Amino acid sequence: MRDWIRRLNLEQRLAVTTTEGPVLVLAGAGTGKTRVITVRIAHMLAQGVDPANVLAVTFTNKAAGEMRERVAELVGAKRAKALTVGTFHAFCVRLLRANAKALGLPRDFAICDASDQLSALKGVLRELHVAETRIQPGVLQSRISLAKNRLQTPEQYLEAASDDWEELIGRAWIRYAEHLARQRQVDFDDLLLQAVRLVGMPAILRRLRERFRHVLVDEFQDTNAPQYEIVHALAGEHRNLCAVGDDDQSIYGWRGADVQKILGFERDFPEAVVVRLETNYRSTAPILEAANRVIRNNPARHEKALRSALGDGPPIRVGRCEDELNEAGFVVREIGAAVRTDKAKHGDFAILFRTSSQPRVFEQELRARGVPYRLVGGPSFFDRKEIRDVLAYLRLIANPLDEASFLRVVNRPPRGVGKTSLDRALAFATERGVSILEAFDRAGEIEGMNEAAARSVEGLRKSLATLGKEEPGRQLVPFLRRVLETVGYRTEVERTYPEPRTRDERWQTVMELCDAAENHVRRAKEPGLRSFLEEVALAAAEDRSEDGERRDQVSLMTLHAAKGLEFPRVYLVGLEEGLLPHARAVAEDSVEEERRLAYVGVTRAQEHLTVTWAAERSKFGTRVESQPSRFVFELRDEIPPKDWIPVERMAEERARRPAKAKGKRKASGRKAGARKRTARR
DNA sequence: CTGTGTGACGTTTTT
DNA sequence: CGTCACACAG
Repeated sequence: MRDWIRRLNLEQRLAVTTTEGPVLVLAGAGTGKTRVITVRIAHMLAQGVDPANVLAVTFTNKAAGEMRERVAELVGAKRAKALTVGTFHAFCVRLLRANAKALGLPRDFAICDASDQLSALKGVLRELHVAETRIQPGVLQSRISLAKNRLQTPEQYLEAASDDWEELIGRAWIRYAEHLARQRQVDFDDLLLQAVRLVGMPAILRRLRERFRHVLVDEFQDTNAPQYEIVHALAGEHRNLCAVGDDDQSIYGWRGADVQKILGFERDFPEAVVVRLETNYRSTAPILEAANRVIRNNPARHEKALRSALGDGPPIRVGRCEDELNEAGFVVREIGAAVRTDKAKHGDFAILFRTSSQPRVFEQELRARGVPYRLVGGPSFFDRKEIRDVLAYLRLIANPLDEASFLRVVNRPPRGVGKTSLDRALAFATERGVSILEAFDRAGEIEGMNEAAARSVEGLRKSLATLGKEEPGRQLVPFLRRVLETVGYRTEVERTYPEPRTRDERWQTVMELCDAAENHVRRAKEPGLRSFLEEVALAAAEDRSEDGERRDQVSLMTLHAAKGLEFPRVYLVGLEEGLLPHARAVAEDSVEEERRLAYVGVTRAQEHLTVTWAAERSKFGTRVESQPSRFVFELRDEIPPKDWIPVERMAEERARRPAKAKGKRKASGRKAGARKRTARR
C-alpha cells in the first residue's frame, strides 16, 4: 500500500498526501497526473475515507472510465464502485433526477443533444419568421450556449442586447427554452445550470455537502462558470477540493471554459496548498525545452517549467516547405523511410494540425503511398444516418413528445407523409402554438390535410405507443430488434441501398447499435431503454472508432483532439501566421490560447518532433503566401528576422498594395523579394 | 424519394 | 478550391 506512494516523486507525493483542505495541483503535460489522482484517491480510502463520500469529476467519459479503472486496480472493484466518478454532465443528470421535484423538472426528462438543439433552433427561427440566412442556427446555438456559460438568463441577455441582432437571439432563446420544456428536454448547458440552481437551495446543498465530503476535479483549466459554481458550492464549507489541471493546456476558452478559474483559484481558496508537477516522464529534454520556451511567452499563467526525466534526445527540427503539397509529401516520405529502414512503426507517428481542412492533402499522400492511417475526430458513430434514425425511433418511444425525433422518422420508411402534409401540420402547429404531434391528433381540423397521411401517422404512433408500454430492462436487445421489425427498418435499408455491399455495411452499422445496447445491459446498474438513451446522449463521441484495434496506423488529428495523447514521433504541421496562430484568433485577441495549442502539440512528442511550415498554400482557391508562425521563432529562442510579418500586420500589408485582382500574386512575390534583400540578419 | 444543381461559407468541438 | 445544405426537377 505504502508502495504506491514510495514510487512517486516528491512533488507527486505532496499532491497525494495532502488530503484535507483545498489543493491545487498544477500538473504539467506528461507529469503523471492520472497516477497522482488515482493514488490520491486510493490513499484517502486507505486512510479510512468512505468511498461514498468521494466525488471525482472529469470532462470526458474516457477520462472517467480510465480513472475508475485505475483506482479499481489499486483498491479493488468493490470499493471503487462506491466512488462517484463521472463527467460533470453525468453527475448533474444524477442530481437533477434525484431532485427533479425541487427543480420543477419532469423526472423523466430527456437530454437534448447538439443536433436536436440545432433542429429545435431551426424550428424556432421558422416560428419567428426569421430566415436562416440572417442568423445561422449554428451561430445562434453557440451564442446561447456561451451566454448560458456566463450564467446569463435569456431575460438578462435581452436586457443587455445592444442591437436587434442580439435581441433576436434573446427572443429565439426564450422560445427555445419553452420548446425544451414542452418536449421535457434538458440540453447540455441546462444540465449544469439546473445543478447550479440546486446547489443554491440551502437544504439540498447541506445534504450534498454531507454526502460529497471530498471533491476532486480533473482538467480544472477547462472548467466553465456553471461548473465552477457547482464545485465551489459543494466544497465551500468543508474545503476539501482538489483541483488538478494545467493552465498552459487550456484550449477550450472559445467554448466557455474559463482559465481564470484555475488562475484565480487561490482567490477563492486562499489557504490552498499549491503543488507543481514539473517532472515530465514523457518527452526528451530538447522537446521540453522547446515547449518551455514557447509557453513562457504567455503573460498570465502559473509559472512552471517542465524537466525531463528521460534526458537528452535528438534535437527538434523545423522545416520550411514550398507549399502544402510539399509539406505532405515531405512528411509522408519521411514516415515511409523511417518505417522501412528504422525500427519505427506507423503507429509511432502522429501528424498534428490546427484546422480540419489541413489533413486532406496528407490523406491523399498517405493513400497514394499505401501508408495506413486513421483520421481521428471525424463524424462519430452516433452521427451516422442509420444510428440517428434508429435512436430517433427509440427516443420517440421513450418520449412521444419528442418532435425532432418524430420529424426524423415519420417518413422513414416512406409512409406517404410527404413534405406537404408535414408543412400543413407544421403551419397548423405554429399558428395554434401546439406541437406537431398534437396537430396530427387534430388532423381533421387541418385544412387540406391528406387523410391517408394522417391515418398513417396515427398508425405509427399507435404501434410505438404499444412498444412504449414495455420496460425492456435487461431485454433491451430483443426489444430493439422488435422495434426494427415493427417499423420495417431492415426493409428500408435494403430498399435504400440496393447494392449488396453498401447494404450490408449499413445494416452492420445498425447491428453495432445492438452491440452498444448489449454492452449497456452488461455495464449499467439499471439497464433499460431510458438509461441506454441517456448513456448514448452523454457519450456521443465515445465508442466511436471501436478502437480496440487501433492497430499500426499513422494518427492524423487536430491539436484539440491530441490533448492527453502521446506519440514517439510527432509532426506538427502548418505552423504559419494565420493558421497557428489562426488569423481569427489573432483578430479576437486570443493569441495566448493559440500558444497553448502550440504547447499542447509540442508536448505530445516523446522522442522526435518535427515542425513544418509552408511558404505558400491554397486558401479558398487562391494561392496565399505565408510567414512562419511566431511560435516557430519562440520554440527555437530566435528573434524573427526583420522581414517577418505577423498576421496582425499581414492584413495591413495586403490593403496597402493596390487591389490588383490579377497581378496579386506577382506583386506579393516582388514584395517578398524586396524584403529579403533588406533583411539580411 | 432521390439525384443533381446552386450558393454561401471557410477554426477549434470534451458533454 | 471543396464542402455542405438546401432547392428543385425527374
